[in-house]
Amino acid sequence: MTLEGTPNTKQPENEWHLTSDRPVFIQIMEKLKLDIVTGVYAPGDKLPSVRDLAGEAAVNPNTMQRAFSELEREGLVYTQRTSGRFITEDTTMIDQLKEQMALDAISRFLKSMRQLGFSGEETLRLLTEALKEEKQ
Amino acid sequence: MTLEGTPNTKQPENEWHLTSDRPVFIQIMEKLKLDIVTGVYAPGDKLPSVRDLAGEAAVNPNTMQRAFSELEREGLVYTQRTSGRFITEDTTMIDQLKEQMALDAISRFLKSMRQLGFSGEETLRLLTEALKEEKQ
DNA sequence: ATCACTGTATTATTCTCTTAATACAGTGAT
DNA sequence: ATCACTGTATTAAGAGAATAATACAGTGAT
Repeated sequence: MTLEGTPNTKQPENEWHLTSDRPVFIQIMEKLKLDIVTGVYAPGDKLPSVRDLAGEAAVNPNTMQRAFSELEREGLVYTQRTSGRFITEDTTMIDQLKEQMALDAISRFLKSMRQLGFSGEETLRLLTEALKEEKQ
Repeated sequence: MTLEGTPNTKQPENEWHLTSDRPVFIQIMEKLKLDIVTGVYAPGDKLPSVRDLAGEAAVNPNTMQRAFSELEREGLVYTQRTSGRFITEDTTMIDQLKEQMALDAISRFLKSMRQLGFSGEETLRLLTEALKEEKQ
């Protein structure tokens, strides 16, 4: 058989992990925001084109376009009509976004645990335990 | 005017908090699971009817029915065809679910924080700080 | 037997997201 | 000027979720 053994068509490492349980354009926005606040894209960087990114994410260009439009509405990227899209150079905004995302994660977590009936102290203890577990 | 002043039609305190960003039947399942693991509904309890709960949640009966069906598929509730639905009496299953939900919350949290670039130790420190902040 | 209550099933309609296939206008290098 | 590249806009189609309006069958109290 011709297709036995190690596949020769190596996928271009799709890191998008898109699922169908939430709107795709939202998931794309989240991924891009993460890439911005973690420095994968630096302030002022040119982003790949809509078509390129859509291809990489295996998504319709319209969907990628929508994600971009929303990000632009939030001020994280700006457009030069015919030359491309760029990451904002407002580093303060980026730092604030990162802090906000961390605070949101923390408060979502505390809310979840409290809904389950765990106090702040218990939650802290459980998290500490989980981290210890990991190290083994 | 007849409708001035304090509204006389007091809403029955809707605790469902349903949003449109995710399928409603999923959110209903989450809410019911929470009510089960936290003892709002005890093992063996009879649940309100599909129509009643649908009314309370301001949702179509079909949607509530779907949420129930899924919960039943997972074994958390069982049906007596014409007399109603009941919470499972398998307390082990309920306890396991609660533990699993806590572990999931913890691992989601750690994943989020690590994606933002925070180590386990940093995350622990930030959570501790957040809890201190709250007490004031 | 009647009646009100259960869960369940069916059909049609609406809405949002997604895909698809194009088209257009501006830019910059050749 | 030409050509490949940008973002953008439009129209059509499909899938999934949700609503709406019914209908049916079994149960249990009256």
